Amino acid sequence: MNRRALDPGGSSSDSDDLRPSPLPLYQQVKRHLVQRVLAGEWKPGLSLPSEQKLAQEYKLSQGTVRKAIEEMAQEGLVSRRAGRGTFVTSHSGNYEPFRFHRLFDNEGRRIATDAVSFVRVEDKHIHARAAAGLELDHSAPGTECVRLRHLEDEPVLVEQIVLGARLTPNIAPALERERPPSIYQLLERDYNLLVTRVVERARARGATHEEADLLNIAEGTPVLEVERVAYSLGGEPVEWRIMVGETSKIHYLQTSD
Amino acid sequence: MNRRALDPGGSSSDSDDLRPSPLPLYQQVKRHLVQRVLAGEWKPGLSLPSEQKLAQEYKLSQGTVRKAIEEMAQEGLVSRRAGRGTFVTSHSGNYEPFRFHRLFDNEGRRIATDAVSFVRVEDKHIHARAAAGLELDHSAPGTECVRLRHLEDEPVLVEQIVLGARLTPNIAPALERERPPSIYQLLERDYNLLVTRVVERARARGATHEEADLLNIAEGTPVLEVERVAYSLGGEPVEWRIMVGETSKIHYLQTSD
DNA sequence: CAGTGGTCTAGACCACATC
DNA sequence: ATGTGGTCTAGACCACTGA
Repeated sequence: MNRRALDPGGSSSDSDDLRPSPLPLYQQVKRHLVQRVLAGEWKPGLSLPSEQKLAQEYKLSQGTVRKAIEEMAQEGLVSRRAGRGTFVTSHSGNYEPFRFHRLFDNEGRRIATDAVSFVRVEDKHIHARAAAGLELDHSAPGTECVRLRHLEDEPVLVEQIVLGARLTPNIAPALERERPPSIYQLLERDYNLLVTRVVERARARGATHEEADLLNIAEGTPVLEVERVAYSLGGEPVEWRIMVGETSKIHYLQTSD
Repeated sequence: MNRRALDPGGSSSDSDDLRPSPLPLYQQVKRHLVQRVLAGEWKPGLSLPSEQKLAQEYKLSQGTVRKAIEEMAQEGLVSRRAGRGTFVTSHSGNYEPFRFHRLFDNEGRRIATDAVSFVRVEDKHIHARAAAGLELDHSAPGTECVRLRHLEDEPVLVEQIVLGARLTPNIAPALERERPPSIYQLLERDYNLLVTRVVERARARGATHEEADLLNIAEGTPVLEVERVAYSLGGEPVEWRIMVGETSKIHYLQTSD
């Protein structure tokens, strides 16, 4: 194991592998490739070098590089197609743009494709709950966005989205101007942040006055509240959001594996 | 004793490949191994033959068998430990007994370990909603069980569990007698049914009179309702359940990948 | 100690996509 | 025709487990 062309050279300092079990080569390759994707060396939607090329570059066998890329593909970071190549996952492309949306109507359609209307976008201090999710100091600067999703012209879901200014500075104008149905496309295009993992917590409670007003229901009506933290490829929390809806027409769907 | 129960057609013998792309060998091996596990050839908690043995048996290379087993492990069907072997996943053993429970208290503990009290167990016709989930005819025979989970001596979750009599005949006595915290252990031990996949739908609504009574809350209080269908290794729906709880102390947690 | 899974290599042939 | 990923082989060495 002397090849060791692997060294990010940047932030990390793992040139002293004296641990009894150093990270397997394919894991080192994977970590290195992830960093290169993160750094923007290969843009979303475009292809990585072939296994052969990478194997030559790292001076490893093709099988080792293959295993690294296979894990990346399994995590949804890249997608592979025989005869074509390996492509960086893109929310902008047609590759599963709304894969994190688990709210469906009763006919099994995703609540994401229909009309979305923006209620407000404003820069403000992050409230305590979002700050906790984003692992930020209380009242750090950020942007808050409230919007509404519809189903057959009826409002069914209120979303409050909070983004920290550190990772996504000055995002409000783009949100106001473009009102994109997928925030994650924007994060990818403008900030090179690829959301690869989300954690969601669901609760039931009564609708607040504002929610009742927006959803056209009575205050106190039982609603489902889904709180989400979205993490970037690097593992940093980049977005906090809360989704609230009355569940006679929609539900939250989860399938194991 | 089976040599080449699979059918790849060899390298140069009569290659009557009708299909343009026959299933890869490792997929055939996987399917065959899954069947053998299903048939009870290796009991849950005990080990499969080693990769070497299986490779010899199937007359394939170790790498091919390895790939089959790796996929089985990824699906949670077996678990592998270096130096020990490959073991059939067991709910009875200590291998992730409550891995499908996604309800947690606010300190991150699973709502499954504390006391469970049974309200009633009875054989009866399956109600329409459960029948739909279990893919059974309306009012097919079955067993219904209502129980209560506690958190620090307070009731926090009502569960109604419905099982069809076709797959799990005469299960009521065992439920009454043992009142097991994990139904899936019982299904595995007494019916050779291994639950490997669940689909859950969450909604918010007001508590019914009975639920309010059991949970010690007011009727109409917003509660989270999680409806679950559990599928066996063979893909058949074996259990329908609904879990209802007030969510000031608990929540539903979901992590992508 | 012998046996297990985990890693790694260096080849081979294939189906497929693109030019 | 060329290059891609997908499959498959037949070895090798390692760390870990258990007797």
